[in-house]
Amino acid sequence: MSVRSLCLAILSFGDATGYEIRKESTEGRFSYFEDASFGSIYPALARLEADGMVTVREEQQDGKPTRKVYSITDSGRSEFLKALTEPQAPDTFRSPFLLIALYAAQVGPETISKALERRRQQVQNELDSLLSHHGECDHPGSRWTREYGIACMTFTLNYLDAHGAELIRIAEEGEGAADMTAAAAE
Amino acid sequence: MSVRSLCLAILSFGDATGYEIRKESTEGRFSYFEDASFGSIYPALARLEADGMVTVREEQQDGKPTRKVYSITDSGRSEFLKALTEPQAPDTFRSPFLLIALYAAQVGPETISKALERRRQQVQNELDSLLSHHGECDHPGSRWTREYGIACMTFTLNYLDAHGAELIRIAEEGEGAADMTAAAAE
DNA sequence: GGACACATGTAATCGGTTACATGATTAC
DNA sequence: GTAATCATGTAACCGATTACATGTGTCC
Repeated sequence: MSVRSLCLAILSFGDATGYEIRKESTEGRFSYFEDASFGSIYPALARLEADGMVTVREEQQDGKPTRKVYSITDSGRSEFLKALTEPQAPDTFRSPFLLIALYAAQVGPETISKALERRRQQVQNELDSLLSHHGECDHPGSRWTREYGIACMTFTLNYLDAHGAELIRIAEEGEGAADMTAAAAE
Repeated sequence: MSVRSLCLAILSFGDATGYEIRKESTEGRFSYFEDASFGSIYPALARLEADGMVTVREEQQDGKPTRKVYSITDSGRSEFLKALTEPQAPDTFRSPFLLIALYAAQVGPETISKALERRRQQVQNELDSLLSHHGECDHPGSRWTREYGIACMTFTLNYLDAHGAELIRIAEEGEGAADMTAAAAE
């Protein structure tokens, strides 16, 4: 998904500023889909406005800087819905953790323990974040995706707890005896 | 992970050509980590050779084109191991499917059914691919990551089977009555 | 006094994809 | 005949990140 679609996706839930869109995309519910930085969001929003997909209004605040609040238009809604409907890209999972795990016998038990702990912490954080978001649950789509996320994260956490020790053992046995080329048989 | 590291990762399991590296990265065990195209792999391999991280030999074949087989060097091994050890980036999951699910009430039951089926198929394929790879299982890291993958895919498949109907119901109820702005409460 | 949250925006850079260019062999 | 697999490589392009630029208020 492009940053353009991401902006429309978030704006279709209600008005927002560029700053808020970035927050939603890196922390909120939308972190499943993309995480974008200011450098891509602001230009996307400007183009979206030029294309008539969103409108802007400026809001003065005392103390804080003026904010530009964006609203989605009907054209924006239909562009987004159309984008949703067309050929769905496959889901992807990219795991630096699994990469380290794959080389458990080479990197040693300390690196593995650290990697395992880091991954555990990360999953726990995502789970906590989902668990705390139970305000928006009058919206059925949000409820379903949230429950899906909770189920996956819980499963992962349990799996890591149940099989982490095994991975550490692999790392311990690999120490010194490490000879990868022997296992390289195609 | 960069394409450079991906090449080193694959080559540390044994010699390979650029063509084979791409296959591993889009289909094989390494699809968890990155999927790269020729346009990035060939230049990366050339740089790796210039930097002394890999060596090449040309192999003539009758009928098929000449292939350039790359081997990792000791420098390459240590660069890769160093890259593995340094600050681990968080795992990411990007789901076009969940994005569609989030807007279930807007897109209608047909789109949802299709998206659900497509996702199911995708997970099934990944599972089948993992299940068929049980040749390389004398290597403990591969075995662990493979089993992890199988567990996750199986869980996902079961979850989709158990809760898919619920999502379709949401889409059916959303038809016509769709009013997102009502649910936009921050 | 320093770090952090709020808030917007631009410019340089980079990593990667897509399309192009080439060509033999095998399977349907 | 035509699609797919094997096999390597370049050039144009693009989308996004990083760093920069600027400024206030609040909390520790």
